[in-house]
Amino acid sequence: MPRAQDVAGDGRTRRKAATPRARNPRAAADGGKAAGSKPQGAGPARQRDAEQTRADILEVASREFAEQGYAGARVDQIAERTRTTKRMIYYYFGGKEQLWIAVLERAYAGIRAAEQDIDVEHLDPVSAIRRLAELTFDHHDSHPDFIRLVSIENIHRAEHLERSPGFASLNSPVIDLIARILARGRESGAFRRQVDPLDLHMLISSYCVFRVANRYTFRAIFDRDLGSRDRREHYRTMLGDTVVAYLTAE
Amino acid sequence: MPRAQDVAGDGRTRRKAATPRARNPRAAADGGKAAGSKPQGAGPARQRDAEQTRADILEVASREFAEQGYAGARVDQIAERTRTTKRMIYYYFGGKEQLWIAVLERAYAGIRAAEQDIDVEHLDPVSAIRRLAELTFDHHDSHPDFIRLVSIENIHRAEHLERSPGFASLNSPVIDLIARILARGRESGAFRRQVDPLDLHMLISSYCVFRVANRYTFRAIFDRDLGSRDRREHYRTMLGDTVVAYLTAE
DNA sequence: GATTTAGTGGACGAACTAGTTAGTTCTTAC
DNA sequence: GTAAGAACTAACTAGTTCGTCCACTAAATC
Repeated sequence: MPRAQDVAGDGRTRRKAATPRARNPRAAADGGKAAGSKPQGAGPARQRDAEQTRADILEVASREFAEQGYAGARVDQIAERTRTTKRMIYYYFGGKEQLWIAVLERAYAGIRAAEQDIDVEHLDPVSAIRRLAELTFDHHDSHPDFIRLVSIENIHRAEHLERSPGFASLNSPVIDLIARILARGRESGAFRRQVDPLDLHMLISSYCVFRVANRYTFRAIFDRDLGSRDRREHYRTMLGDTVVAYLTAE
Repeated sequence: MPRAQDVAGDGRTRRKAATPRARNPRAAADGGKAAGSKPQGAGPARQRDAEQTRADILEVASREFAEQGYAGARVDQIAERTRTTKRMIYYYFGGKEQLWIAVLERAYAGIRAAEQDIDVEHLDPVSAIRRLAELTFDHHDSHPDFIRLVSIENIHRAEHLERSPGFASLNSPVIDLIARILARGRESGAFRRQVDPLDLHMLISSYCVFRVANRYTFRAIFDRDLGSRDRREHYRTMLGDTVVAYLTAE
């Protein structure tokens, strides 16, 4: 029972709350995402917008889950930071667990979209694979929350991802891209090793993910900040060197 | 207020509970660790043993935290799986957070101890670094709970590790070992690249950690089990190949 | 303009959870 | 043998947390 004040029947406070509440719809909603998701020119901004409310909840929930973990995140806290109420979370998502799944799906959809934009086929195999590694590096570097969500889901042994339909089937386009680069490289004689595309993807991912995900314990133990701006370029080059060395070695 | 039964003053139940409780001290305690931590020949097994109780709690707590995460783990659950009660957790550790720190410290002490046993100095630089990578690989492979604890602590941005004194100072012996191997390799001309020992350690760790920590989401998305016995040797060799290729490449 | 339906708000409650209280029993030092 | 203190226990408490109830309003439909 928080805020005895509000419950005590304080007329002024209550009336203020009951009033249509200085509706400032988008204000708290899209913090940063800016306009774009909805055709805003079409009439006066709606007071009720299911899609917008849903998106708002997802956005806030993503931050909160990434920050606190699944068990650590609080539904009340998420609701409070939304422009709507807790009731809406249950209305749109059903519960904490389904909200978490929706957050995961959104996060993976984001990375899939980014993968679509990769264009390295015009480069020679060695440059292409290095460029691909660097793009992966950059994406992970600028999306630490995604990495955190993945880490959290791994603690839960991916039970939610596994239960959610349509994940495995949606095979990532990068794997095909890597396969094509590797084939070209072998043909040209640049890559002297027979490598499985998925294994190479794992090699690249492990490096990029570790640098972001294990940054904190690494720093606590070895006193080195893997995420420092100064060393960013160094680690990016090192990744490219490693991948190229592995593929071109005897 | 659970178990109205017990509270209702059911004489039989209560008397049974009050009885010294078929003392079977070690039974629930060291599940698997077997004998070793205490000189068992010295007199009849004690009914009270502070060190043993403490160790028992730590053992159970480690499993529970690794399984559920920090926020997800329940003090009551930990207590229940111990041969003692919840009060003892607070008696010995002070609280959930301090228990977590103790669990972390114990886990890191374990890996430090393992690092002490590494002996590869008699090998030539290339073989030595490959062997070191393989030993790291094996250790991570057989201690998934340690990896989980580290992942969890990273979600919390290592705030506990940072607060716990005497972590950074205890510089890991592997780094020195790697430094010596790299120096030898450069002298002999086998390693043509100037590499920072800590960076190489990161390269090896990232691969080993990812394979264990991200196994679940990787499987859910790409339908490949990184932890499968069949592929273990393959991934171990691949790590060695990668590290050696990186160091020996132009 | 009336009716229906999608969307919303806020308070409530049952179950849970970290931590505590008040007391008992075993061990050891003398 | 016994007193002091360490080791231990069951039951309890205060506060939290997920989820729901019910009354209500804006928008869509007729």
